[in-house]
Amino acid sequence: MLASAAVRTTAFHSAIQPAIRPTAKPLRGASPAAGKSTDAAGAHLSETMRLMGATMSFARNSEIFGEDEPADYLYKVVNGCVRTYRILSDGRRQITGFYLPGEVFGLAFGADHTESAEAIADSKVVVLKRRALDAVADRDAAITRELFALTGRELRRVQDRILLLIESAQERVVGFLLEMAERLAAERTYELPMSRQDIADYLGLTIETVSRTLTALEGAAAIEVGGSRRIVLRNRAALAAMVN
Amino acid sequence: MLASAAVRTTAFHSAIQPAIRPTAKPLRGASPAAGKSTDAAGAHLSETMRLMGATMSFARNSEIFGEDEPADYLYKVVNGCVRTYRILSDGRRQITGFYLPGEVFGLAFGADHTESAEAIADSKVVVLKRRALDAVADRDAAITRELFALTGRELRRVQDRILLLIESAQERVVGFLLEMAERLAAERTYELPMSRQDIADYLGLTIETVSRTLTALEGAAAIEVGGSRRIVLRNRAALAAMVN
DNA sequence: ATGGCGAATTGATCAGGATCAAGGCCTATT
DNA sequence: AATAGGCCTTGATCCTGATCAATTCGCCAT
Repeated sequence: MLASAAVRTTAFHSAIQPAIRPTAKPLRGASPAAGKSTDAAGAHLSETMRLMGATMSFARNSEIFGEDEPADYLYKVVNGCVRTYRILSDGRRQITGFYLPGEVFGLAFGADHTESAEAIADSKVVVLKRRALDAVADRDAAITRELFALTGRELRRVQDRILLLIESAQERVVGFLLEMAERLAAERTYELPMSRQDIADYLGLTIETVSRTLTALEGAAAIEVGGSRRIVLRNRAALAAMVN
Repeated sequence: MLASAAVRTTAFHSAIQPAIRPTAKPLRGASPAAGKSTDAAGAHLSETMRLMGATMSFARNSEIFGEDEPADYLYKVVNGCVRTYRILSDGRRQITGFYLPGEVFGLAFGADHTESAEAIADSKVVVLKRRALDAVADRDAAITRELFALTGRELRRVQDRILLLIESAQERVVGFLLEMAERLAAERTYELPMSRQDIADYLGLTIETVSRTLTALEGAAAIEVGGSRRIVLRNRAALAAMVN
C-alpha cells in the first residue's frame, strides 16, 4: 500500500493566476536538508525565478501539481523537499525524483505534466509561469542555455536511475545513500528528508528490504543509522566499492 | 556474458570530417523493419538532415559512436536498427534504447556522449554535424522547436522505461512487444530487429527468462512466435490487459 | 511520565527470476 | 545437401527480494 494517497486538486493553479497566493500556513519545522545542491539551477535562471516568481508554501504531503494537469509553471525548491511520482495501474507508486533546495522541477515538454509532485516536508517553492520565463528567454540567451542544460541534467539523472534499477538491492541502496550525500553536499553525516516508503518507491524495493539493507550496512561498519533519518557514512571507500 | 563486445574506434569521426566517407560495403539484407515510426523526426528537421547530412552505412555490430566520445553529430536511422547502451562495471550491458528507421539518436547535452551506439543489423544512418544544425536552428525556429520536442519524447521514453523496469518479467516482455508493434506500425505481425540478448539487456532480464516468457505467452494464445524473430500478436486485448 | 499511533525493524516463509546445464533449431558456408 | 556454429529453448536448482506477520521504536498529545 501507499504511504500517502494522492489527493487531486487543481485549486493551486487557479489560485496563483490572478495574484500571489498568501502563504497558506507557517512552516513548522522546515526540512533540515538545506545544503547546496550540485544540480541547482544556474545563477541567471535562479535569479530570474526569484525576482519574477511567486514563493509558495506547501504543507507536508500536499500536492503541488498532478499528472495530466497543464504544465504551465516551473518550480524551484527553496527549502524542504519535493517528490515527483507516477501511480501504476496496479496501485504501486514509482517515485521518479526527489528535489532538494535549489533544484528545479516541473520541467515538462508536452502540454501536460506526466507526473505528480508533492511536498515531502513542509516546503517553500518558487513558482514561475512558463510563459513569463519564455518571454525572458527570448531576450536572454543565457536563460535558454540554462534551461537546456537543466534538461540535459534531468535526462542524465533519469538514465542513471535506469542503471540503478537493474542492480541488486544493496547496490541500489548504497547508490542512493551516496547520491543523497553528494546532493546534500554532506561530508559524512546527513539527515534523510524522506521516509523509508519514499526510498523504497524510488528504488523499486519494499520498505522491508530497504530497512534490512541499511541494517546490514551498519553491521558491516559501512554506515551508521541514527533514529531512521540520520545517516553517517562511516566507510565511504567501502560504499563506493559496492556500487556500479 | 555479453552478446557482442564493444570495439572502440574513433576512425569514424575523423573520417567524416573532410568528406562523406564512401559506403564501406554494400548492405546485404537490410533490416525488414522499415515501417513508419511514431517517434520519427519532424518533417522540417528530417528534411534538413537529409539535405545537409551524410549518409553512412554500418555493418551489423559495428560501433557508431562510443561513450565519452565528443558528441559532435546527430544521427537518424534510414534503415536497419541501432542500439544505444552503457556497460556497467560488473560487465553487464544495459541497452538504453533501440532506434528504428526515421528515429533520431545521439542527442546529447554535455560535450560527450553518455552511451555507446551500435548497428544491430546492417544499417544506413544519416549523420549531421551538430554545429551545422545549430547554425540552421538559429535562422529557423521550427528546427529548434523540433529539437525540443525530440528531447521531450526522449525524456518521456526514458521515464516510461523506468516504469517498465520495476514490473514483472511478463509485464516487461509484453510491454516491449506492444511498444515494438507500435513503433513498427505493425497491425498484427512484425519482425524483431534484435536478438534475445538485446531484448534481455534492454529489459533487465536474462535471455532464458525472455525466452520462457515468450513461450508462455504463446501457450496462452496471446502471441505466435515464428523462427525467433517473427512475432504475431494474436490477442492484442489480452496483451494490453497484462501491462501497466 | 504515559499512552497511543504511525513508522521502522525483525523474523519466517514464499515465489519469481537467475544461474547452471543440456539439447534443439536456424542460418550460413562450403 | 551436409555440416558447423551461433542462437534459442527447455529443464533443474538456487537465491534474492517480496510477502505475511509480529514486535519495537520514536514522536506527539495528553
